[in-house]
Amino acid sequence: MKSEKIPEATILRLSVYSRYLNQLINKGIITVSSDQIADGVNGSPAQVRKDLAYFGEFGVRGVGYNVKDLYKQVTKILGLDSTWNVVIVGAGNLGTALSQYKGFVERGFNTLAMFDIDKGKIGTRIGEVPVLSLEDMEEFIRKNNVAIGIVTVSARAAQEVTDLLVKAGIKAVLNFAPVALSVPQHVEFRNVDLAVYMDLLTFNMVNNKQLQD
Amino acid sequence: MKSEKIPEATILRLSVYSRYLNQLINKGIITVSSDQIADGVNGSPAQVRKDLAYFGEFGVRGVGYNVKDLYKQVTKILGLDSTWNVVIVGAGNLGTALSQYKGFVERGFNTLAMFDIDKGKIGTRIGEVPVLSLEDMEEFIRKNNVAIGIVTVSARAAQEVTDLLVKAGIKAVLNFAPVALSVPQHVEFRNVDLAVYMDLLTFNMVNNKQLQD
DNA sequence: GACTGTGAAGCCATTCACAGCT
DNA sequence: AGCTGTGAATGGCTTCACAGTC
Repeated sequence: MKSEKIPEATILRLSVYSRYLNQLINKGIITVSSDQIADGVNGSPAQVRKDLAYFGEFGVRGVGYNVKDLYKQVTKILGLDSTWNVVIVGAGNLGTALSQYKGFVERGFNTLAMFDIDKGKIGTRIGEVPVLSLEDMEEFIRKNNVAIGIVTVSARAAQEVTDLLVKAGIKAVLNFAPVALSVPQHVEFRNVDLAVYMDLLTFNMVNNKQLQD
Repeated sequence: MKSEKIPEATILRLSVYSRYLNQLINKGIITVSSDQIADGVNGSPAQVRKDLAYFGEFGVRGVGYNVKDLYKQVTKILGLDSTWNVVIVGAGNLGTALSQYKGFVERGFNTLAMFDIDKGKIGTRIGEVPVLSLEDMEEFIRKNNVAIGIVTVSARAAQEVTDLLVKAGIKAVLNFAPVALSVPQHVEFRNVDLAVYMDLLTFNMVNNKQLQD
């Protein structure tokens, strides 16, 4: 193990590996090779080994990796050995979908509340998750030790609610609104832009590259 | 303009530029520089210029880019000068959210139908979009010239419905199920994995790098 | 003077290929 | 013999810096 700089792409792949390893655990598989992992995630064996080697020597030469051990290690690396409190800002369709998304709960993300300004929604529940007034968000975040805010409001409102999250002391923001936002550097921040992937598909269809691999 | 290989990252950024340029049009702004675009999308000016230069000389030295012209060019590059028919497989929360997502319609993506196996949902409408039986999907796709399929079913069912899409002659698939899928090479394919970004945030929070930029 | 377009340089990530361990 | 861990080589993307144009 070396203490080099770790590519962001490596972290994204570790997340995928961890999900795949979880599947293997459920199937009762004990040992796995980098070849098998690569097959399971559409990656390459060398990359799997390199990604893991940034963090330690988890495998046994000639044998492979112990599935359960590796899963534990990878989830720990990703910070998923503890749970995280989450709020969702915006109780629209996307916010609603995310509040019910199984994949989040399974990985230790607890969505404690959603916030909106629509009086018709405030006071209701979506599944288990209460919809509260945006006015109460700051206090709620402080009191409940919320680390992550997910922004699903319109592009217009996104910077404003993000500023509120930051003011409340949030540690990380995941933004689904299609705008560039600014946050102070101590706050972790990512955009997820759904339209971007659609555009990539259309570009590739139009530029119908006749490549084979 | 050169006929080099174009980085995928460039295409993803072009999508973001196009959205930003659209905002500028709405504000009535006529001319824009690479510096301004970079500011608006959290990018660098050199990168903006390089990205655009893959496709032509759209700017005027000493002046900048004409906003409307550039917008037209970029949307054309991305294949967004025509509309695209889309179906969504899986009428759960995420499928529902995507079917109502404004960002898709604005960019010329017409969601014609959703497909599910839940008898309680089949025959209903979500907004304008009818929910139909998965059994009728293949015929529907052929008859309506559907190019893009969005998969929002469970990980278990994802490969099966993707095979159906492929059999029906779909040209591109956007998969939200957290599994690696296989499709023939002539079909454009991307995964969008929501949990991955959450994991990236937690990794960065835990490994609280004290970098400044 | 301002701002684009672009070759060259620099940087980062992936792949290769093999030594090392079981 | 099988499979990991890793330095070295490769490939690709981004940034630099400046010539070219208005």
